[in-house]
Amino acid sequence: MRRIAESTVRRLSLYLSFLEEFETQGTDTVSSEALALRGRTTSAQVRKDLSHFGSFGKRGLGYGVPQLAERLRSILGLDRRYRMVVIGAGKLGSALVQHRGFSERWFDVVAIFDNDPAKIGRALDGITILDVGRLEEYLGQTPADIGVIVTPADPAQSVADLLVATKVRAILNFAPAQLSVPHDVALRNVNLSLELEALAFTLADY
Amino acid sequence: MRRIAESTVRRLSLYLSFLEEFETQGTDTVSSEALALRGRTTSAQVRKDLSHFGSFGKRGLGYGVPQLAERLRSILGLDRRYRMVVIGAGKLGSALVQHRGFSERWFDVVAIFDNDPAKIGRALDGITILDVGRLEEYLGQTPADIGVIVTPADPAQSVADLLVATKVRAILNFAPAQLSVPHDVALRNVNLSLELEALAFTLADY
DNA sequence: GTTTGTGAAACGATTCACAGCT
DNA sequence: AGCTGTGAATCGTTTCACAAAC
Repeated sequence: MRRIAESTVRRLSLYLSFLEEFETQGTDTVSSEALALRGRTTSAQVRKDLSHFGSFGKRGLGYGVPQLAERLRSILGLDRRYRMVVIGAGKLGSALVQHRGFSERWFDVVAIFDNDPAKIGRALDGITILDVGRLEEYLGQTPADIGVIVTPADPAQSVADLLVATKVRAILNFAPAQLSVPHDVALRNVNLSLELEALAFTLADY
Repeated sequence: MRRIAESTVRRLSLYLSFLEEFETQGTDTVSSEALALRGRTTSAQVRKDLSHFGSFGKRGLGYGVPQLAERLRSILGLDRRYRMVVIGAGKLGSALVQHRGFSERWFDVVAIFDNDPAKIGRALDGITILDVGRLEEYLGQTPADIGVIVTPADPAQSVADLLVATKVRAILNFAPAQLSVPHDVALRNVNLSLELEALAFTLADY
């Protein structure tokens, strides 16, 4: 199907979370206007976002809450579970593994790797930390869908190469490095310094 | 000055980090093409980004590395230090405080707050965790520039309100909540579930 | 009467291409 | 000759506005 904008996908995820709120409140129908209000956007935006995937509403009435939620889960690929490996068991890596909302719902952390002998063999959230030297061997036997890189910048590219070689198809990168991956591997970067610098820019208001 | 796109600011931050690399390598001049190559963009993009703020290059030659770095620091507001308060001393909050690249360079964590009596009074990276009930009092006496919200979703809005009331002008929100803040307060959201769901979408390739 | 779904219009960002300096 | 700075062209996203469905 035709390419869907990044921004659209983010909004769809938000709509799903709003629908799940509405669902627990027992609301059974929402209008695009109601969803828009909840997400600080416009009803036209909501309708356009959904229209890329089909017609899920009833004119004059709105959308069935559980039905639309189900559709969005299907669209977002959240009708299955994903196997994640985390590389880097430092402070941030450990926090992510233990963070609810990360290793829950549709995403399972199946393995954690580090290169620090002091960490290898310890457990994090019930998962034993393995030697990163065994990453290739491990993923060769039990493939994963998503790799999460939480190493320093320096080894990040070689970790990414390793992940790509072992058929990981999506990478979430927390290392402050510009990773190079094949075009068929999805890559998302979370760069904390960049977020702060963007805030500094608006504070400075050049 | 006229509004600068989000994406432009992000690239400027990246250019700065590349320039600092070039600087340590002793390179004294770069072309827009060289910067573009390093950042996986185009030379026209680099020049357009910079052109919003002035003309910093020499035709036929390129840009002076230290000079352009200095300009970018000034543009991004990185010619001063920023005082940050972190609200939430859970796993993620603690990891952020101790994360290099977060509390370094131009950003200082000056205080950490939590509502858990077991955490209050303990120190994190040399900073004593304070009772969030004293946040208003604290910020009234010693204002901060940036508030970092690392609480669960539920209390996030009331924490944001408190920060806004005490003249914090920028908020970095890690809680999975749609915060409402006045238009003159800068808000950036980092939502880990959303990042994973965006990856799931590309894996599913609806 | 209400609200969806969608072409058309408006807006914004990126890329092109070249005149103007060095 | 080489590279910047920038108007013009292109491309993509958001908003508008209304016909169609209920």
